[in-house]
Amino acid sequence: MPELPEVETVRRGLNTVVGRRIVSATVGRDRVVRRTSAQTLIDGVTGVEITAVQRRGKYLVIHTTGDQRVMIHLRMSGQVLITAADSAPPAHTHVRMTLDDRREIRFVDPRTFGEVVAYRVRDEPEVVPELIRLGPDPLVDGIATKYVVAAFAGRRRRLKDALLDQSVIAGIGNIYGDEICHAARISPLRPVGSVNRRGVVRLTDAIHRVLADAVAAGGSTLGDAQYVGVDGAAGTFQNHHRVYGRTGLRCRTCGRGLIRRTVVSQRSTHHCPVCQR
DNA sequence: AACTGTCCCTGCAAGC
DNA sequence: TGCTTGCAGGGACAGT
Repeated sequence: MPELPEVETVRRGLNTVVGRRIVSATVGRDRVVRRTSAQTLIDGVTGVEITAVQRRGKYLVIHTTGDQRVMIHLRMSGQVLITAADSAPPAHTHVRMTLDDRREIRFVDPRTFGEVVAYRVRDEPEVVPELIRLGPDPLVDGIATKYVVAAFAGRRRRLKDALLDQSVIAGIGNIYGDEICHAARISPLRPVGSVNRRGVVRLTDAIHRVLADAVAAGGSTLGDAQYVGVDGAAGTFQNHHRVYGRTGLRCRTCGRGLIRRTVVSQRSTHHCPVCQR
């Protein structure tokens, strides 16, 4: 499931299209452009040059020489692929943007939870209001201990909930939320207000370390959702998961606890009851 | 502030 | 074996 490391891997892959011109675009399924329209996307990108690809949390934003930007969110099963323009598109290819070098950017998404939205820069607050509400990005901005201490003070919500809140920290999803809690040796079920300063220091360290390691590994590719980079390559960080998807197995860190699965905010949550408190 | 519920959709697993 | 049904899965957001 694409979270910060997977989206960052895609962003880096998209660097090879910076400087290229989009010569044509097609939309096969209107659902993925639900906020605007297929025609808005086509008109917005046809003929423009890609000048930069940014990432904020799990959001990708393509900047162009035109007055439009393109926001892409992969949600659960979205993929962005760069292929030869004349290769056969896989099933569930919903958007194709053909470049001036015979390559093509494709948005593929079996479940169509993901979306691709073109919008004028000045319309950003109306069309993609979530972007403004995002908290700091661990890779781009870094997460300061002081900020987290303030965000947690006096709050009762569970740590896992807070980590999944994109307005607190941008980019953490279910997998990395669990892995970060484990690396910080704090239970995801702990109320955030009960985490002391030393715990917050471990947590901010864990956020940076886990996400950086996952980016270095090209993200996590799980069985069903089939996350891959723009070249179709799978990530390898799933091989280093210490708790996610390891229900009932022995903790790889302490060697004593059995990984427990609970549900927090209707999300499966994994932790070691022995080394996470 | 802190929750719960809903929606989006497909593929797979379980059940008949 | 082949069909039908149920539901997991992540994130945003509306509602309480």
